[in-house]
Amino acid sequence: MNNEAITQIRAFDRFYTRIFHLADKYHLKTNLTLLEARILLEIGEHRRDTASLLIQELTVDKGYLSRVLKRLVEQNLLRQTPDETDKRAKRLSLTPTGQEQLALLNQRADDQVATLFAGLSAAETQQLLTAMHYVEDHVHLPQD
Amino acid sequence: MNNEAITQIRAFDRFYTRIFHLADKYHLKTNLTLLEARILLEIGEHRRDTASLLIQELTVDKGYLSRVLKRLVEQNLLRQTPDETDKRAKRLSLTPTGQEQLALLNQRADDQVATLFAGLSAAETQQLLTAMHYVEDHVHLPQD
DNA sequence: GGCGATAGTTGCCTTTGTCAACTACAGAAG
DNA sequence: CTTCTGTAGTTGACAAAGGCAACTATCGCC
Repeated sequence: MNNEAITQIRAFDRFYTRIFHLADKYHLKTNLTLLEARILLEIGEHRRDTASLLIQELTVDKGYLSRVLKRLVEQNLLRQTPDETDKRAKRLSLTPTGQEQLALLNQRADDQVATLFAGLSAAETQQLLTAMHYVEDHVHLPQD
Repeated sequence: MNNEAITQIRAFDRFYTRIFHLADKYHLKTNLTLLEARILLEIGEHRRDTASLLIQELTVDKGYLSRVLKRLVEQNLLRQTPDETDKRAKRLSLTPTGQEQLALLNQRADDQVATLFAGLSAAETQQLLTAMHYVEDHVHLPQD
Protein backbone atom coordinates (compact mmCIF):
# COMPACT_ATOMS: atom_id res chain seq x y z
CA MET A 1 0.00 0.00 0.00
CA ASN A 2 1.50 3.31 -1.09
CA ASN A 3 2.10 6.42 0.99
CA GLU A 4 -0.59 8.48 -0.63
CA ALA A 5 -3.21 5.88 0.22
CA ILE A 6 -2.00 5.72 3.82
CA THR A 7 -2.20 9.49 4.11
CA GLN A 8 -5.75 9.49 2.86
CA ILE A 9 -6.80 6.70 5.17
CA ARG A 10 -5.31 8.52 8.13
CA ALA A 11 -7.17 11.64 7.08
CA PHE A 12 -10.40 9.66 7.00
CA ASP A 13 -9.64 8.27 10.41
CA ARG A 14 -9.12 11.74 11.89
CA PHE A 15 -12.23 12.99 10.17
CA TYR A 16 -14.44 10.16 11.26
CA THR A 17 -13.37 10.00 14.85
CA ARG A 18 -13.74 13.75 15.11
CA ILE A 19 -17.24 13.74 13.72
CA PHE A 20 -18.54 10.85 15.72
CA HIS A 21 -16.58 11.01 18.88
CA LEU A 22 -18.00 14.46 19.42
CA ALA A 23 -16.26 14.28 22.74
CA ASP A 24 -19.26 15.09 24.86
CA LYS A 25 -18.20 15.23 28.43
CA TYR A 26 -21.48 13.67 29.36
CA HIS A 27 -22.76 11.23 26.91
CA LEU A 28 -25.32 12.52 24.48
CA LYS A 29 -26.67 15.11 26.88
CA THR A 30 -27.58 12.64 29.56
CA ASN A 31 -25.82 12.92 32.87
CA LEU A 32 -23.98 9.67 32.25
CA THR A 33 -20.33 9.29 31.43
CA LEU A 34 -19.37 7.30 28.38
CA LEU A 35 -18.41 4.34 30.54
CA GLU A 36 -21.71 4.38 32.38
CA ALA A 37 -23.55 4.53 29.07
CA ARG A 38 -21.60 1.57 27.74
CA ILE A 39 -22.33 -0.38 30.89
CA LEU A 40 -26.07 0.15 30.51
CA LEU A 41 -25.78 -0.90 26.91
CA GLU A 42 -23.82 -4.05 27.63
CA ILE A 43 -26.20 -5.11 30.36
CA GLY A 44 -29.41 -4.08 28.64
CA GLU A 45 -28.69 -5.24 25.12
CA HIS A 46 -25.97 -7.82 25.25
CA ARG A 47 -26.96 -9.63 28.43
CA ARG A 48 -23.62 -9.19 30.07
CA ASP A 49 -24.93 -9.44 33.55
CA THR A 50 -21.92 -9.84 35.81
CA ALA A 51 -19.05 -7.54 36.66
CA SER A 52 -16.46 -9.95 35.30
CA LEU A 53 -18.11 -10.01 31.89
CA LEU A 54 -18.06 -6.22 31.83
CA ILE A 55 -14.41 -6.16 32.84
CA GLN A 56 -13.58 -8.32 29.84
CA GLU A 57 -15.75 -6.45 27.38
CA LEU A 58 -14.88 -2.93 28.45
CA THR A 59 -11.32 -3.67 29.56
CA VAL A 60 -11.69 -1.67 32.73
CA ASP A 61 -10.15 -2.14 36.17
CA LYS A 62 -12.34 -4.24 38.42
CA GLY A 63 -11.91 -1.93 41.38
CA TYR A 64 -12.97 1.04 39.34
CA LEU A 65 -15.86 -0.84 37.81
CA SER A 66 -17.05 -1.85 41.24
CA ARG A 67 -17.33 1.80 42.22
CA VAL A 68 -19.03 2.84 39.00
CA LEU A 69 -21.58 0.06 39.42
CA LYS A 70 -22.21 1.21 42.96
CA ARG A 71 -22.90 4.70 41.65
CA LEU A 72 -25.35 3.35 39.10
CA VAL A 73 -27.14 1.41 41.81
CA GLU A 74 -27.36 4.56 43.92
CA GLN A 75 -28.85 6.38 40.94
CA ASN A 76 -31.40 3.60 40.70
CA LEU A 77 -30.43 2.66 37.18
CA LEU A 78 -29.09 -0.74 38.10
CA ARG A 79 -29.92 -3.63 40.40
CA GLN A 80 -27.50 -6.14 41.84
CA THR A 81 -29.19 -9.36 42.88
CA PRO A 82 -27.39 -12.26 44.50
CA ASP A 83 -26.61 -15.13 42.19
CA GLU A 84 -28.10 -18.25 43.74
CA THR A 85 -25.80 -20.71 42.02
CA ASP A 86 -22.57 -18.73 42.57
CA LYS A 87 -22.64 -16.85 45.81
CA ARG A 88 -19.56 -14.79 44.94
CA ALA A 89 -21.26 -13.23 41.93
CA LYS A 90 -24.00 -10.64 41.59
CA ARG A 91 -26.39 -10.58 38.70
CA LEU A 92 -26.76 -7.18 37.15
CA SER A 93 -29.99 -5.92 35.64
CA LEU A 94 -31.42 -2.58 34.65
CA THR A 95 -34.17 -1.05 36.71
CA PRO A 96 -37.14 0.37 34.81
CA THR A 97 -35.44 3.75 35.15
CA GLY A 98 -32.26 2.25 33.76
CA GLN A 99 -34.17 0.88 30.81
CA GLU A 100 -35.65 4.29 30.14
CA GLN A 101 -32.21 5.83 30.32
CA LEU A 102 -30.89 3.28 27.84
CA ALA A 103 -33.79 3.89 25.49
CA LEU A 104 -33.05 7.60 25.71
CA LEU A 105 -29.39 7.00 24.89
CA ASN A 106 -30.34 4.94 21.88
CA GLN A 107 -32.78 7.55 20.74
CA ARG A 108 -30.17 10.28 21.01
CA ALA A 109 -27.61 8.19 19.15
CA ASP A 110 -30.13 7.48 16.39
CA ASP A 111 -30.98 11.16 16.15
CA GLN A 112 -27.33 12.05 15.93
CA VAL A 113 -26.82 9.65 13.06
CA ALA A 114 -29.95 10.86 11.31
CA THR A 115 -28.74 14.45 11.61
CA LEU A 116 -25.27 13.67 10.35
CA PHE A 117 -26.63 11.99 7.26
CA ALA A 118 -29.73 14.10 6.79
CA GLY A 119 -31.06 14.72 3.33
CA LEU A 120 -29.75 11.64 1.59
CA SER A 121 -32.02 9.99 -0.90
CA ALA A 122 -32.76 6.28 -0.58
CA ALA A 123 -30.24 5.56 -3.31
CA GLU A 124 -27.56 7.66 -1.66
CA THR A 125 -28.22 5.98 1.67
CA GLN A 126 -27.79 2.64 -0.01
CA GLN A 127 -24.52 3.78 -1.54
CA LEU A 128 -23.34 5.01 1.84
CA LEU A 129 -24.04 1.65 3.46
CA THR A 130 -22.26 -0.10 0.63
CA ALA A 131 -19.25 2.15 1.15
CA MET A 132 -19.20 1.45 4.89
CA HIS A 133 -19.50 -2.26 4.34
CA TYR A 134 -16.65 -2.11 1.88
CA VAL A 135 -14.45 -0.56 4.54
CA GLU A 136 -15.53 -3.07 7.16
CA ASP A 137 -14.97 -6.00 4.88
CA HIS A 138 -11.47 -4.96 3.93
CA VAL A 139 -9.96 -4.32 7.34
CA HIS A 140 -7.72 -7.00 8.72
CA LEU A 141 -8.74 -7.47 12.30
CA PRO A 142 -5.81 -7.51 14.67
CA GLN A 143 -6.06 -10.54 16.92
CA ASP A 144 -5.34 -9.42 20.49
CA MET B 1 -33.42 7.82 6.76
CA ASN B 2 -34.88 4.52 7.89
CA ASN B 3 -34.16 2.58 11.06
CA GLU B 4 -32.32 -0.23 9.37
CA ALA B 5 -29.86 2.22 7.83
CA ILE B 6 -29.33 3.94 11.17
CA THR B 7 -28.64 0.62 12.84
CA GLN B 8 -26.06 -0.27 10.23
CA ILE B 9 -24.37 3.10 10.45
CA ARG B 10 -24.15 2.80 14.23
CA ALA B 11 -22.65 -0.65 13.78
CA PHE B 12 -20.04 0.80 11.44
CA ASP B 13 -19.30 3.50 13.95
CA ARG B 14 -18.70 0.99 16.73
CA PHE B 15 -16.62 -1.16 14.47
CA TYR B 16 -14.47 1.65 13.19
CA THR B 17 -13.80 3.36 16.46
CA ARG B 18 -12.97 0.03 18.00
CA ILE B 19 -10.49 -0.89 15.31
CA PHE B 20 -8.77 2.43 15.05
CA HIS B 21 -9.07 4.14 18.34
CA LEU B 22 -7.49 1.16 20.01
CA ALA B 23 -7.61 3.08 23.27
CA ASP B 24 -3.95 2.79 24.03
CA LYS B 25 -3.19 4.38 27.32
CA TYR B 26 0.02 5.56 25.77
CA HIS B 27 -0.14 6.45 22.17
CA LEU B 28 1.20 3.94 19.69
CA LYS B 29 3.73 2.49 22.10
CA THR B 30 5.52 5.74 22.74
CA ASN B 31 5.56 7.15 26.23
CA LEU B 32 3.31 10.00 25.20
CA THR B 33 -0.31 10.43 26.07
CA LEU B 34 -2.77 10.96 23.25
CA LEU B 35 -2.97 14.65 24.06
CA GLU B 36 0.79 15.06 24.00
CA ALA B 37 0.95 13.27 20.68
CA ARG B 38 -1.70 15.54 19.20
CA ILE B 39 0.15 18.59 20.47
CA LEU B 40 3.36 17.53 18.75
CA LEU B 41 1.39 16.90 15.59
CA GLU B 42 -0.37 20.26 15.64
CA ILE B 43 2.85 22.13 16.23
CA GLY B 44 5.03 20.09 13.92
CA GLU B 45 2.70 19.68 10.98
CA HIS B 46 0.03 22.32 11.17
CA ARG B 47 2.15 25.22 12.35
CA ARG B 48 -0.03 25.91 15.35
CA ASP B 49 2.69 27.54 17.36
CA THR B 50 0.97 29.23 20.28
CA ALA B 51 -0.93 27.88 23.25
CA SER B 52 -4.11 29.70 22.27
CA LEU B 53 -4.17 28.07 18.86
CA LEU B 54 -3.84 24.68 20.50
CA ILE B 55 -6.61 25.50 22.95
CA GLN B 56 -8.94 26.18 20.04
CA GLU B 57 -7.90 23.20 18.00
CA LEU B 58 -7.83 20.62 20.77
CA THR B 59 -10.56 22.16 22.92
CA VAL B 60 -8.61 21.75 26.09
CA ASP B 61 -8.49 23.87 29.24
CA LYS B 62 -5.77 26.49 29.09
CA GLY B 63 -4.55 25.80 32.61
CA TYR B 64 -4.20 22.14 31.85
CA LEU B 65 -2.53 22.79 28.54
CA SER B 66 -0.04 25.09 30.21
CA ARG B 67 1.05 22.25 32.46
CA VAL B 68 1.23 19.69 29.68
CA LEU B 69 3.38 22.04 27.63
CA LYS B 70 5.64 22.53 30.61
CA ARG B 71 6.04 18.79 30.84
CA LEU B 72 6.93 18.55 27.16
CA VAL B 73 9.53 21.27 27.62
CA GLU B 74 11.01 19.40 30.56
CA GLN B 75 11.19 16.28 28.40
CA ASN B 76 13.06 18.34 25.84
CA LEU B 77 10.50 17.75 23.11
CA LEU B 78 9.36 21.33 22.91
CA ARG B 79 10.81 24.84 23.04
CA GLN B 80 9.02 27.99 24.11
CA THR B 81 10.64 31.12 22.75
CA PRO B 82 9.43 34.63 23.51
CA ASP B 83 7.38 36.25 20.78
CA GLU B 84 9.05 39.54 19.92
CA THR B 85 5.97 41.22 18.51
CA ASP B 86 3.56 40.09 21.25
CA LYS B 87 5.29 39.84 24.56
CA ARG B 88 2.40 37.96 26.17
CA ALA B 89 2.75 35.05 23.80
CA LYS B 90 5.31 32.28 23.47
CA ARG B 91 6.15 30.67 20.17
CA LEU B 92 6.15 26.91 20.32
CA SER B 93 8.48 24.76 18.28
CA LEU B 94 9.69 21.19 18.36
CA THR B 95 13.21 20.42 19.42
CA PRO B 96 15.16 17.97 17.27
CA THR B 97 14.13 15.30 19.79
CA GLY B 98 10.54 16.39 19.43
CA GLN B 99 10.77 16.09 15.68
CA GLU B 100 12.15 12.58 16.03
CA GLN B 101 9.35 11.69 18.37
CA LEU B 102 6.80 13.03 15.90
CA ALA B 103 8.40 11.14 13.05
CA LEU B 104 8.19 8.01 15.15
CA LEU B 105 4.51 8.62 15.84
CA ASN B 106 3.83 9.09 12.16
CA GLN B 107 5.76 5.98 11.32
CA ARG B 108 3.82 3.94 13.84
CA ALA B 109 0.50 5.31 12.62
CA ASP B 110 1.43 4.53 9.03
CA ASP B 111 2.45 1.03 9.98
CA GLN B 112 -0.81 0.52 11.80
CA VAL B 113 -2.78 1.55 8.74
CA ALA B 114 -0.64 -0.60 6.47
CA THR B 115 -1.22 -3.60 8.73
CA LEU B 116 -4.95 -3.06 8.98
CA PHE B 117 -5.31 -2.92 5.23
CA ALA B 118 -2.57 -5.34 4.30
CA GLY B 119 -2.90 -7.43 1.21
CA LEU B 120 -5.18 -5.21 -0.83
CA SER B 121 -4.49 -4.96 -4.51
CA ALA B 122 -4.08 -1.55 -6.08
CA ALA B 123 -7.62 -1.73 -7.39
CA GLU B 124 -9.01 -2.69 -4.00
CA THR B 125 -7.09 0.13 -2.36
CA GLN B 126 -8.56 2.53 -4.85
CA GLN B 127 -12.03 1.21 -4.12
CA LEU B 128 -11.42 1.60 -0.41
CA LEU B 129 -10.41 5.22 -0.80
CA THR B 130 -13.44 5.86 -2.95
CA ALA B 131 -15.63 4.34 -0.26
CA MET B 132 -14.05 6.49 2.44
CA HIS B 133 -14.42 9.61 0.36
CA TYR B 134 -18.04 8.77 -0.22
CA VAL B 135 -18.62 8.66 3.50
CA GLU B 136 -16.73 11.90 4.08
CA ASP B 137 -18.58 13.69 1.34
CA HIS B 138 -22.00 12.72 2.61
CA VAL B 139 -21.71 13.67 6.25
CA HIS B 140 -23.36 16.88 7.27
CA LEU B 141 -20.89 18.64 9.49
CA PRO B 142 -22.46 19.94 12.65
CA GLN B 143 -21.58 23.59 13.05
CA ASP B 144 -20.48 24.20 16.61
C1' DG C 1 -11.06 -30.97 54.34
C1' DG C 2 -7.49 -28.26 52.15
C1' DC C 3 -5.94 -25.30 48.27
C1' DG C 4 -5.41 -22.55 44.32
C1' DA C 5 -8.47 -19.78 41.47
C1' DT C 6 -12.32 -16.41 40.85
C1' DA C 7 -15.94 -12.46 42.05
C1' DG C 8 -16.17 -8.46 43.95
C1' DT C 9 -14.91 -4.59 47.53
C1' DT C 10 -12.02 -1.29 49.65
C1' DG C 11 -8.04 1.83 50.65
C1' DC C 12 -4.49 4.36 48.78
C1' DC C 13 -2.43 6.58 45.27
C1' DT C 14 -1.46 8.95 40.49
C1' DT C 15 -3.03 11.15 36.48
C1' DT C 16 -6.22 13.88 34.18
C1' DG C 17 -9.04 17.59 33.87
C1' DT C 18 -11.75 21.92 35.75
C1' DC C 19 -12.24 26.46 37.60
C1' DA C 20 -11.04 30.82 39.24
C1' DA C 21 -7.67 34.12 40.50
C1' DC C 22 -3.65 36.36 39.06
C1' DT C 23 0.27 38.73 36.19
C1' DA C 24 1.72 40.77 32.17
C1' DC C 25 0.97 42.77 27.95
C1' DA C 26 -1.95 44.57 23.79
C1' DG C 27 -4.85 47.71 21.56
C1' DA C 28 -8.22 51.19 21.47
C1' DA C 29 -10.48 55.48 23.30
C1' DG C 30 -10.26 59.55 25.42
C1' DC D 1 0.07 59.50 27.98
C1' DT D 2 -3.42 57.34 30.81
C1' DT D 3 -7.06 54.41 31.51
C1' DC D 4 -9.84 50.55 30.32
C1' DT D 5 -11.07 46.26 28.38
C1' DG D 6 -9.46 42.11 26.34
C1' DT D 7 -6.09 38.38 25.55
C1' DA D 8 -1.87 35.06 26.64
C1' DG D 9 -0.33 32.30 29.77
C1' DT D 10 0.56 30.65 34.81
C1' DT D 11 -0.65 28.99 39.25
C1' DG D 12 -3.26 27.01 43.21
C1' DA D 13 -6.92 24.38 44.81
C1' DC D 14 -9.75 20.97 43.85
C1' DA D 15 -12.73 17.10 41.63
C1' DA D 16 -13.05 13.15 38.68
C1' DA D 17 -11.08 9.19 36.45
C1' DG D 18 -8.47 5.40 36.75
C1' DG D 19 -4.75 2.01 38.47
C1' DC D 20 -2.80 -1.18 41.91
C1' DA D 21 -2.74 -4.22 45.63
C1' DA D 22 -4.60 -6.22 49.72
C1' DC D 23 -8.59 -8.35 51.44
C1' DT D 24 -13.05 -11.35 52.05
C1' DA D 25 -15.95 -14.78 50.52
C1' DT D 26 -16.87 -18.45 47.72
C1' DC D 27 -15.96 -21.95 44.14
C1' DG D 28 -14.28 -26.21 42.06
C1' DC D 29 -11.19 -29.75 42.52
C1' DC D 30 -7.91 -33.16 44.41
